[in-house]
Amino acid sequence: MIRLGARTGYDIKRRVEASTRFFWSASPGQIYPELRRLEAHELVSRIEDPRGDRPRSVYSLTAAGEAALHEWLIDPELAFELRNEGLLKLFFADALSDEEALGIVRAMRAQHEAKLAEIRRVGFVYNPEYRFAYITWRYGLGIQAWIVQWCEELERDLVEGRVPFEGRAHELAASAR
Amino acid sequence: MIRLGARTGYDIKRRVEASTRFFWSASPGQIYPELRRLEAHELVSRIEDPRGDRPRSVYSLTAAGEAALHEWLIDPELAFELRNEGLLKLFFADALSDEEALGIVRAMRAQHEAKLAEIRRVGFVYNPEYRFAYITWRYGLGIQAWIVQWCEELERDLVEGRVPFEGRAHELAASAR
DNA sequence: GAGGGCATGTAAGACGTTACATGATTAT
DNA sequence: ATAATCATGTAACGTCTTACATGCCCTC
Repeated sequence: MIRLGARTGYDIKRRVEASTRFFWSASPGQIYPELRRLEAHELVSRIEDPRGDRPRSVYSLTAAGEAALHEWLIDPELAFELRNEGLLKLFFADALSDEEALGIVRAMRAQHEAKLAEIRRVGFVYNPEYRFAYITWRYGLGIQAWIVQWCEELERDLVEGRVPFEGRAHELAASAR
Repeated sequence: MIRLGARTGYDIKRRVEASTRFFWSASPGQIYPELRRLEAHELVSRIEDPRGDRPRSVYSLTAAGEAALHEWLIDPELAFELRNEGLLKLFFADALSDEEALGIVRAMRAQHEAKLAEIRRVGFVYNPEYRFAYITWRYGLGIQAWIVQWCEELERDLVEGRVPFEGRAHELAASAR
């Protein structure tokens, strides 16, 4: 984020809120101490620029920091973690009545519709300088929409008493992309 | 998991590995202490059933535990957390050469192809008693396949020098479901 | 009867979040 | 002038993972 122009911890926080938070969030309690650690390793440099009595630190990337960023970016190791409580509840929904189970699916759909609306709201102006930020934004739209449609389809099957997903092959869908 | 027949901590661990881990994982260091906490709250009961010198605890749900499970299942609050390092790197990929950026997308695709293969491997036999476990398994197949296809499309656009996703509307795709 | 994998945990510590404190700046 | 919001952090706590310890059981 510093490389993209963020100068302070708060600045980083705001940019995260408007972009990566949908797939990688960060809280103030993470950001500020991490900046100090990066400084200790000389990957960023810090300049004090207080506002009145209030201390304030402005950061910039060092050459070593730029190199470390590049190393990280080209490292093919990719962490992936997911905690989806909706799916977890759905997994155990055989213990519920049909109506209660349907309630879980509806709650899931509402959640992902809200995410979709949020992603649209933060929006994105296409800028050829930042193609990839736009690409990840499109990913967010696409996957949330897929999930919403999946929920809708499941709701229909449950309401109409069909065996869910029978005879369809989502996982093979070459669909109109 | 106890309600579905798991009797020991290890048993829970094995079942998680074969099912919910794709959207909600759990490590031994979580499972064992949590069982003790549940016992302290009288939501499960514990019977000691050692194997030789080795202590061993067998658990079952109490009536209060069953009620608490039901309460949780019908509560519409659904936690959702995601950490996707591939997307995070892609977000910053404007700092890379075209070839390096493409490397990220390929690594992402490989990761999700591996997940897809794993989900297929653990497999699932449809059982009308456990419809919803099957439904979440189908979700896993479907979403991983969507991601793989998204990566493939992005790779094509990048290789052929097109503006990614131009003129297409994933997020609206009514596609062949 | 020895080796390897299965089973049952524990300890330590990394990681992240929530809640709070407080000063500066802006709006009314 | 006062209130609201922006900005800059810190402290405390909860959660989760990794690594380890160790005994049992099965196979050869």
